[in-house]
Amino acid sequence: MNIGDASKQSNLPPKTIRYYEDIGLIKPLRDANGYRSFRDRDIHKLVFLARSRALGFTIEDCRNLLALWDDQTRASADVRAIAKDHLSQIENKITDLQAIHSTLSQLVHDCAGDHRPDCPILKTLETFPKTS
Amino acid sequence: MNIGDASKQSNLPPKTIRYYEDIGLIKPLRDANGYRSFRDRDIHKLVFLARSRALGFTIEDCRNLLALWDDQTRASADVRAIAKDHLSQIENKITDLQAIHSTLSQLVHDCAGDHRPDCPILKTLETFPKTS
DNA sequence: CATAGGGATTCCAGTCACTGGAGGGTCAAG
DNA sequence: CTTGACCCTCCAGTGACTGGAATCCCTATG
Repeated sequence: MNIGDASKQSNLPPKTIRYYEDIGLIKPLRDANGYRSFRDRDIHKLVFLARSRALGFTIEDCRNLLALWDDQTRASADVRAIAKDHLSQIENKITDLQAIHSTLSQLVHDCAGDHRPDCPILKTLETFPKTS
Repeated sequence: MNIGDASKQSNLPPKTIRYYEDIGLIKPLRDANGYRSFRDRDIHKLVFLARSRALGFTIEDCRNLLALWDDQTRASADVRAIAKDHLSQIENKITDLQAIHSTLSQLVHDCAGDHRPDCPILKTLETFPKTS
């Protein structure tokens, strides 16, 4: 299977697939003409990567998850640890964003948003207290 | 005021301050010895930048906000538009993260996390339906 | 006066995860 | 035989810094 079809199967752009080969996540074979030749296993890995990335795992997370996936004797606890760690990062990010959201929506609410120059948003940006 | 003090006042690392000068956000004077010399106005801008970045505005947003801040005749509506746009981006990001969070926490919940190789997380990463 | 330290300067390279583009080779259809 | 779709590699750019090297400046101490 050529890269175009692999792209369709995995829903990843060809550029990204080449990049994943570059950094050693996949190792497709090569045809005589130099074209990459993707086996089922490669496609499977690409799908796996697309899913994992869509869930926000970093490339290094993906590398570890793929290694565990390849290892039939892995303990599910190892996978779970990576996922839990990622989960708590997501929770932190959501908390941060919610704090930002509440500050900013208050500002937007307070701002008349008319033609006059008076603007509480800018005023606050000058004096907003330190975020720890 | 030298860059070290400006760094303390604004809570931004010196590297970042130099970077902000590079990309034209601030224009500190120079002393005879070549050291940057920060006036109150520069410090004020740095504080403004630190606040805005902490609220997740991009550098380009900050550039626009600073220009409005400099412009005493600006309309508050212009500032409000930038802030509202940013706000809706934040809302989207929170929604995305919450969806990811719910998927992933279900997976973590389903996973025994023991020494056995059976792992629903990896299984799902192979087959998780497309994210639109 | 030599020197040691702390701080300042510039410039180059690296981060993360791609993405765009140039310049060229390959293949199947008409 | 040409067209157009596909494939290849390599280089550079993104955003917002960050790290490090090599060098310079200032102050204080022996």
